[in-house]
Amino acid sequence: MTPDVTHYVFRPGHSDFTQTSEVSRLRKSNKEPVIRQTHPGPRGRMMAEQQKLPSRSENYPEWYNQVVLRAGLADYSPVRGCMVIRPYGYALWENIRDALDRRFKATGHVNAYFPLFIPMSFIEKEKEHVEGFAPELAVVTHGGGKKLEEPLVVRPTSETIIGHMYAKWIKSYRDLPVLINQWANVVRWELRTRLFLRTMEFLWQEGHTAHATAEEAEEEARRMLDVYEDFLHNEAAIPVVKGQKSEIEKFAGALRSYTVEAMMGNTWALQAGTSHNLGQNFAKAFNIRYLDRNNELQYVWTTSWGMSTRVVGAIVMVHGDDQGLRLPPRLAPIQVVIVPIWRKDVDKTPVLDTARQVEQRLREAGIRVHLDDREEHTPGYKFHEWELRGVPLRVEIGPRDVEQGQAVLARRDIPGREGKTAVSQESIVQDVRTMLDTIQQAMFDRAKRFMEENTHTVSSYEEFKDVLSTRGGFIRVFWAGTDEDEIRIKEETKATIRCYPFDHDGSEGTCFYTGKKTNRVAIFARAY
RNA sequence: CGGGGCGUAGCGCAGUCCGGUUAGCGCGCACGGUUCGGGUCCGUGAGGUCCCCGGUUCAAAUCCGGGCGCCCCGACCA
Repeated sequence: MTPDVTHYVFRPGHSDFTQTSEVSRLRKSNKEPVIRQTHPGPRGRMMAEQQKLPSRSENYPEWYNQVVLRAGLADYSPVRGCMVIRPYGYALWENIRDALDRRFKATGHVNAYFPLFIPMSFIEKEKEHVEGFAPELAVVTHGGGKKLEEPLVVRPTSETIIGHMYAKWIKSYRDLPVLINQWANVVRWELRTRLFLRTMEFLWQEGHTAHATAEEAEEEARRMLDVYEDFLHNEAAIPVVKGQKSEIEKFAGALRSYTVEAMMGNTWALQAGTSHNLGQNFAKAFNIRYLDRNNELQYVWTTSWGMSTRVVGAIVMVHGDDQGLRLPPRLAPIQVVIVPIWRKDVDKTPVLDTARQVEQRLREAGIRVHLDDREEHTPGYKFHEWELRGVPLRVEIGPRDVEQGQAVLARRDIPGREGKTAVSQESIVQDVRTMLDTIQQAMFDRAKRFMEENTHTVSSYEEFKDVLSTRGGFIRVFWAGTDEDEIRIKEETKATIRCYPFDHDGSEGTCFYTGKKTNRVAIFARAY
């Protein structure tokens, strides 16, 4: 629990947790049954029902939308396909950003910033690149009230403009390697959007490096993939399958693309991060050359790698349950919420005093804590609200606890009574710290088990289709098919090759589709 | 761009077929009280260009014509 991560301050009364227009908009359009009061009854129950999330099993996409909106992570913008990242969601992103940034710095990278606008002609310089991105470009044709001589594209990614600058900066082998990262927004004109997972504008980091040799570039691409894996495992508690993208799925303009694939709660795959060995494609397109030790001109070898706000969606879908969001302690904007409980007025002061003391001690210990001392809501209400928002640990302090010098810890990852333990106020700082670590680990273990349980092997296409439609998940198979085979499978089953996993031991088997002998293994899945 | 649906208070809806008091209900919001160990309860109150434009009519949320916007499903994708 590093103290330099963002602490989100929740302010009651601020409209940060009001019902958003989009919650209902989605309800409406999805024909969610709307619970209406048809008879006079206890309002508490009505409220409970009205505010209940759709369960994941009954409607996964709707569950996802509601969690994102109601947990206060994001809201829709007036522009179709865009979203507003709200303070709670942004605090989560800041923690993600910082955890990644630390790792980039530790591996020798520096940050810089390149412009949003890119000359149209730049995009056109690399053949595959332009083919890949042309359909999703936002193009600026007018500025200052006049038509531009050359249209500017809003960056969908920055290989081209960075390539242009690298050509200018790199002259000698002494200038290499160049290891630059940038934190930026990018725009891709998407037809179908989903909060965090696919919006027209999103935030990310894009690393761009240039090297003297092919080996070094390859090493860099693989190193950064390891960084992503490390981040996802240790910060986000998300297990992944590391591997190489197929020819069909690789980045437009790359020699090879690598990926970390995570399994969402509905067993679909999601690419959580990618790293590309760009070979000399961009070096040649932008003429990035240097003089080597022998005074000979050489093209550099470049890489690029990125992780985006999409990981927020991954966190929601990997860890969330029917009560809402569940955040891994290391990234949670609020790690601990204290809910004070009192019955009689005489209890209020001692309870609140104790709660404030505990709050202060936790904060001083570097734990991101929030005391929910709002008087307009009951403890039960607060329990539900903080569970929806995914706070990993709740501390309950009531009159009985004050009397006995204790507090009750309630784990978000274990619902109900089983997740509750009473601890002494004396040892609470250490107990909370230990508990947060335990939760972090438990969340990872749970997600890992889920991914393993939902990874299947098949030996025929019939079986493949059967498993995909009945059980879903990752399907791990020997694969000797062609690009055309891959496309056909996608058309027929919607499953794509997520990657050729690195963990395959190289043994030989029979391709489930072509029947040929091969030592290549592929993981197929439905993907976001 | 094809198929389906929707536009009435911040949100969810009723009312529209069959034109007619002051356009209603729930949630949320504000205020007061009450409650608080798993979504308290009671009272009071604020809040509306009924998507827009035009037409019919003594009278339009409601009927007619035109427009706009949004959502869902399908074709591209971090």
